[in-house]
Amino acid sequence: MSRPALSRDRVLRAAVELADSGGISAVTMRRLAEELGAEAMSLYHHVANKEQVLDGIVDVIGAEINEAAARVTLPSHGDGWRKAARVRILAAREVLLRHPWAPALIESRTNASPEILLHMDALVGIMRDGGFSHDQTHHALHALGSRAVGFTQELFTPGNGPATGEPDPVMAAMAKRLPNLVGMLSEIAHDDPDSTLGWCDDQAEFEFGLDIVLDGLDRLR
Amino acid sequence: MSRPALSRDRVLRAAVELADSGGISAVTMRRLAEELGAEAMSLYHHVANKEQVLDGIVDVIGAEINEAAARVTLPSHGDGWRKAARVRILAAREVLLRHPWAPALIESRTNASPEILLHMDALVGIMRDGGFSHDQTHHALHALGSRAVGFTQELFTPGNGPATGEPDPVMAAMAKRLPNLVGMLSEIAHDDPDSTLGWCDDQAEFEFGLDIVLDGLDRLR
DNA sequence: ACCTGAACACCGTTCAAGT
DNA sequence: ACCTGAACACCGTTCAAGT
Repeated sequence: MSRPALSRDRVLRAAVELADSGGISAVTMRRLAEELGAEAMSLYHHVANKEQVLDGIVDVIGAEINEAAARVTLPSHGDGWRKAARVRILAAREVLLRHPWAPALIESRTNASPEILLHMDALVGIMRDGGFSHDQTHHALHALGSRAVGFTQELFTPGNGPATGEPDPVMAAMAKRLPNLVGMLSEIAHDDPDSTLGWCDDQAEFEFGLDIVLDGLDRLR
Repeated sequence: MSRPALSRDRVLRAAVELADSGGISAVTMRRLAEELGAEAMSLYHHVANKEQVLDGIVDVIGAEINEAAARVTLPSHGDGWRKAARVRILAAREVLLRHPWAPALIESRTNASPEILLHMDALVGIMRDGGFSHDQTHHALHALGSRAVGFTQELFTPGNGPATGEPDPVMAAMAKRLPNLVGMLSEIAHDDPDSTLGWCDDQAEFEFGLDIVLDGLDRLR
């Protein structure tokens, strides 16, 4: 009957599962405890507070990223840097696609996650191997921004969100005042009526943006 | 004695002020009401719920962006597109620098803000004037991502956060396992010991990353 | 040492009642 | 029509008490 003892690790793993199934807002101390067959107050013996749970979740995801990246490591010397950086970043992205709540959480945290720092360190190593100076590498990290971790926050690029087939209601109401946007969207929908809402392929778009930045950086090398 | 009547507009303006002075977490229905000399429940006569308050705040910021951009509009035909897009985006950025909580909020909203859509529409107009196809413009918006609205979420690029002069404690503890990152940071600190923590100039970095993307796009035109 | 129940100080929101 | 007080169903967290 007695469930396995609580531990920081079990708490964090349960928190990730909870977020996966109910979004980040489902992660409350009370529900987390319930999931673990304990009382909310028991969690505080393994975790200082909720902030630390959220930091811990990010680190769990970071570890998943580093594991995934380790399986696709490529030689990074000279020209190889570009491909090596690209596959590492795309490996991170695949992890995030399994945890769609993670990008927003990662960005909202102000504490550094050790695992994500390891990911960044690996990326810096790749760029150094490629021949970038420390200064160029520093600029490069800023230019990549969150893309270095495999995502771009999509704002509400119109057409985003659940692919209901319905046009965004806010956009529809404003169509008259958004001639350029509406023109663009209607043409794209026309060109490719079968893709999601006829307009967005996130993976292709991510890679397009990533390649623009990587190419720009390669040119500076 | 009787304060001016409540209104959706006054509620939203007070919410922005509250966020400016105490961060987004200071925006609660109860405190918002207090700020307005009313009871929390009175707000619900002017706003459906808190979600709508948050959407409204984003729209207020969006309106500020469009006002700022209107003051720096440039001709956008042909080669002019690049400069026109650049100044509009940097105008947006200046607004966001006055509301440091806004980027995270903008990214977290799933509803489109009419004012931000107007900003995007203007940007699409500029790119169309510059000679981009609808398809290219669509790709360009994705490549720009949040940069189109004047910000890049900075993750915890180490060295971020309050410029205490102290190195990040998490990084310090892991120095041995982060040889590349530590090497990069120490050299940058050495090169330019007087800037913030000797390492980050957000504005310069933003413009560097923006120019990389704009150049990449210009090359496709 | 680990876990717990009751309690506290907050939330957003509903509802019935006031003017 | 606009505003309100009391109440409800949640939060995170403290504290004293149990084993």
